[in-house]
Order: sequence, then structure tokens, then C-alpha cells
Amino acid sequence: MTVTPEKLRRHLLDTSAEVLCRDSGASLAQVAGAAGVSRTTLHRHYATRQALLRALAHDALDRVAAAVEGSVRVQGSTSEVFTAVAAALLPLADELRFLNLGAEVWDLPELVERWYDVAGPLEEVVRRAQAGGTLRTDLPRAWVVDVFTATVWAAADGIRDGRIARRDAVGLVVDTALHGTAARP
Amino acid sequence: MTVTPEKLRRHLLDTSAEVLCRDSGASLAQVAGAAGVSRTTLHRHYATRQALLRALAHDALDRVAAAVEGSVRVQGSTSEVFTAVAAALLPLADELRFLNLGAEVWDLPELVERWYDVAGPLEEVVRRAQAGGTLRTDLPRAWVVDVFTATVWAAADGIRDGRIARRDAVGLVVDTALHGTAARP
DNA sequence: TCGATATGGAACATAAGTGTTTCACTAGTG
DNA sequence: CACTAGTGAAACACTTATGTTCCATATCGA
Repeated sequence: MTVTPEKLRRHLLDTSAEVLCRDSGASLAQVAGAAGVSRTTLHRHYATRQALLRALAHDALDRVAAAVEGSVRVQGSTSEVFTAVAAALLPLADELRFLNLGAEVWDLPELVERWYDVAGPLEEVVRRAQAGGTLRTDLPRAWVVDVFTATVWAAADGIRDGRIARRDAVGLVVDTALHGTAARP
Repeated sequence: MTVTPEKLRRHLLDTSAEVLCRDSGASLAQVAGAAGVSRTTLHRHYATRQALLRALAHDALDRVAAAVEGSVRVQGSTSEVFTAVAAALLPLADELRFLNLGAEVWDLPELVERWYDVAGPLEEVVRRAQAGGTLRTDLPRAWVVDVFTATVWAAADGIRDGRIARRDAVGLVVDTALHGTAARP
């Protein structure tokens, strides 16, 4: 089977992310094996382990950036915008999980820089919603963003472990992040 | 300097947790060095890397179990109970972070078992609050627990990275988890 | 068919972590 | 003082991951 280099790189990145999510210490042999490719071929596309991790992180950030920017431009109520962001972010959670894994990734300053660039638009969404009176203004903007993203990751965990249904996830995230878990009086 | 074996084990566990949180792949030499101890001594107390990780996980679970059980018996409103739990869990977040690191820890079934035992009382708290009418009943119990703990971890991250003040954290967690981020109409 | 490209398999050297053992030293204890 | 427990330094064998190189093979296009 021969595929275009583009397709192969895509496949390698996807498989690598999946394997390294489960075990951040997986060897390149394991990664290559999971991708159905020899270690030699993997090395041809990503010369070193760090190069693979770097490409993986950039790819993940590309996706998040695209998802965020796309969702942020959605016209509608705060709830609708949040729904769009959650729906865009949720499928990416699994592939993003490995970003939390360790210093191997975050010791590259360029990636930390990019992360701030990516998260920026979310704060802008919060700012607009606060100004529009639909979000509480007594909470720090960064905290609102943190809570929202944390809820998305929690939902991704719940889906993975079978605690909640995938089809319910986006609704749960938006509803819970906006209105909380307390009974409405 | 000579200390009691008890104290030394405590110090080794604390330092190991701190180092392995920052870099889950840190070598035992790094861990020992950070503890101001030779690798030989570290090996005398924890024969293998896995033994250290196991002890670390059990120690972390001990703390969480104690914190949860203590807080769960707090008499008071749902808000007060949640505040107690958050206050007990928050200082543990940093030392617990390494539990999320990978298969190295969770491939031991005994630890997975314990985790469910530890998280159990939290679901019970939610159940009681739902029965008492102070928590929404249209949300799965497990999801409420997930949201609450995720909010605690988010606050711990925020403290670590300087986005929120430590003294505000517990209040933010409880307030946000209960009432959400939307403006109240 | 010929040639270019990409791959797989294998071997190799290197590096690093791990677990073990041995020996010398120090600080308390009798 | 002698004894003991605990420690650190060093050396060791073993394993594993990594990065590299070489060669045979297969596939696609000219």
C-alpha cells in the first residue's frame, strides 16, 4: 500500500497522538507499530523523538486554533457560541490530552507562546459576553475560560470512561458551565 | 544529618511527588538528588521504580480518602459541605497531579479499585444533596462529581500559574461549580 | 522496461536508566 | 571505647530506547 506523503504524515500524527495519550513514555517502536509502519519509516518523517513531539504539539495547536477561531465568529447568544466552542473542542480533547503529559513538550518556549495565542480568543468571547450582560462580571475572565475548558476535558474523560454519552456531552458542558450544578430556586 | 526513618520516608514521598509532577519521566537519580539523598538511599527505601510509584499513589490516595471522608461528615448546607471538600482537596491537587500521568500508575488494578472507593463518598454527598433539593436532579451524579473535581483541579492550575489567588480559590470553586458562570437574570 | 521513490528489515554503536553489590565513613548507642 | 545502623560513593552488569546506516524489495510513472 502506498499513500501520498501528506496522507501518511496525517496518519502518523493521528496514531502517535493516540498511542502517546495512553502512555506518554511509549517507545518509537510502539508508535511505529501502532501506525503499521516500520521504525525506519517513522524516523524518515520525524528524525528524532523530540521532532515528533514538536510536530504533534503544533498539529494539536493548529486544530485547537482553527476550532476556536471558527467557533468564536459564530453569531448568536452566549449559549450558542459556547455550544459551538464546546462542540469544536470536544473531539479534539483526546488528541490534546498528551499536551498535559510533561515537560517533554512544554519546555519548548515556542509552544507555550502559541498556547497563549490560541487561548486568547476565548478570553475575548468571555469579555464580550460579560459586557453584554450574559456572563457574571464578578469572576476573573481567565477563571471563566479555565472553568469552561476544564469542563470540556471532564466531559471528554467521561466519554472515554463510559460515564456519559457522547451525544449528551456538549449539552452537559454548556449547561453546567453556564448554570452550575445547584438546583434553581 | 540523621532523621527517623519515618520522617525520611515522608520527605522522600513529598519530594518524589513534586519532581514527578513536573516531569513524569524523571530518573531516580533526579528524584534522589532533589531529595538531597543518594540514589543508593532512595533504593534502600523503595527497591524499584514501580515500588516508589506504588507507594506514591497509595500515599496520595490516603490523603484524598482522609480529606474526603473528613469533609463528607461536615454538617451543614450543600454549599458548606462543598466548601469543606474543596478546601481539603485543593492543597492536595499538586501532589495528586502525577496520578494523571500515565499507565505506569493505573496499570495496577489495586489502585484503580482504591480510586473508586475514595470517590464513592463524593457521589453519596451528591445523592443526598439531590434528595434534599439543593442540587439539580437532571444531571448524572457522576457528572456532578466530575465537574466539581475538575473545577478543583482547574483552580489548582490557576494558583500554580498565578492566574488566581490562593485565598480566592475555594470560594471560586464552590461558587462556580454550584452556580455557573452565567449572569443571574 | 527502466528509473526514481519509498519502504522494511537488519545490524550497529551509543546513551541512559535501572537494579545490585561492595566498601568506607559517620553519628549516635551501649 | 566498641558496636551498630544508616549513608554515600563507586563500580558493575543488564536492559532498553535511540539514532544511524546499508541493502533488498516493491510500487509507481516515464
